[in-house]
Amino acid sequence: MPIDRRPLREQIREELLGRLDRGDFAAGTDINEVALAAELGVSRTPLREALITLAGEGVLESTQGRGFRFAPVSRKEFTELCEIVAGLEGLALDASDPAYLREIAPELLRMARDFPDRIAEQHVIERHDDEWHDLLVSGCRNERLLDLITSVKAGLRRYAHLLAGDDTPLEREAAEHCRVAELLMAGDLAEAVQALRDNWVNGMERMMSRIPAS
Amino acid sequence: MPIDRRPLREQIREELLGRLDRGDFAAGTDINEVALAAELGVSRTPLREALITLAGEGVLESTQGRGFRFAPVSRKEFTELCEIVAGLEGLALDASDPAYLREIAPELLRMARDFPDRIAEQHVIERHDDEWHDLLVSGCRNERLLDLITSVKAGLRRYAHLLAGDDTPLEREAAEHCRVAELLMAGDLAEAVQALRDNWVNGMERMMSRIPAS
DNA sequence: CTCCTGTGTTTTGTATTCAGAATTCATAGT
DNA sequence: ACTATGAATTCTGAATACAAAACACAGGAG
Repeated sequence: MPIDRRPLREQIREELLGRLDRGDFAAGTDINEVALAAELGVSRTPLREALITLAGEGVLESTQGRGFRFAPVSRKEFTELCEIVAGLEGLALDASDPAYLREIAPELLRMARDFPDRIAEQHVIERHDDEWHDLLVSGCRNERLLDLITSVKAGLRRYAHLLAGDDTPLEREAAEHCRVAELLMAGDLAEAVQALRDNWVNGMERMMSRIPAS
Repeated sequence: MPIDRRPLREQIREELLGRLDRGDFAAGTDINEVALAAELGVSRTPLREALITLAGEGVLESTQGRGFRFAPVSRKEFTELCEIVAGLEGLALDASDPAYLREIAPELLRMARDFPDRIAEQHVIERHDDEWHDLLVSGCRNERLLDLITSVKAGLRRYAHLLAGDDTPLEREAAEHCRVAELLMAGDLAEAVQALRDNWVNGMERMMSRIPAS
């Protein structure tokens, strides 16, 4: 197999995003570059490069002379991000081949029905949810749009761990996914896009109470 | 006045984007970091930081060991970017206060009618067009969305100079802007969004012939 | 006691250096 | 003549070094 030869900055970026998923970092706290670099076993240079990319994705903020910090979470920002992703995924569906959508619809339906039990680990549920959405937009021929969706979703990762230990109404989420899949199977793209948007809005509202008021 | 104290990487980024507007760089060519750093009078470190952000915005590409190069232009990518911006600006309008939109509509109309003469310099026209779109979405309360639009539009700058010395049918562009403004004044948001999207699609097609076939 | 100021420390922003990968060019072998 | 091999060169990726800005704290003036 070809060995992993990605630039260090990318590996660092992923490591940081992973830690963010696990809630290792408190939002709003400053980053000490030397300390973090030492902890990761790299020098400041590729670390800073990773931090700059993450800042570009909105995961971090930076101020002149004061370095980087994890962007504080807020209901406003969460709402904004969800609106954006909902819109982008809608666009992605619009830019997809209808025939392909009908083709994958059964699989989407199956996945939605097999939604992991509420007993499952939080990250299992998230993984499953991600896979569903990834499959949903996989037919989009606008590659830049797909990249953009990935990038914006990175900004949402900061909110993922806030769900930990929750028994959110998963049935509802599953039901909404089913509805999207069924509409796609029926070939009603416009309605499917609408249902998808509803799914995001509902998920957003379910989450909202867990975000500390800014 | 408070003097400009932005990080060097941002200034470099803007300088590079400016040069891109002027068509100083041939698309697809590799960047020599030492040469470019020397030319800009900075060291490689902040230059690389700027290059990394630009790569994140899709303006540049990078490959391990081979550094950065200006992403080649292609009709496919141009189409994709236009679709995305059109969608995003539509979202921005949806997320705007209808009252505010009605309020700025007259100004939008005035600007559209005062569209610079075809004699005007290319960059004057572009500036004017940018201002019109900026005002259009200025009422959007989703700040992240506005940032995202700016970022995606940066990727479109690589295509701007291809228009140079063209007498594209500006009247048509102006007429489309007028139509959007009029619909906003009438309070018909849905139709305005549609007209805006048409504007992007038309502008895209006008441009298409000037992009070399990949 | 409070606020200002100045000094020392920490941390970032930028420059420079070092190591290794990619490219080029020349040469030897088929 | 063409290909393959290898050394020399160029350039990137990463580490280190340096300069300056921000921060913290102590001491003194009001």
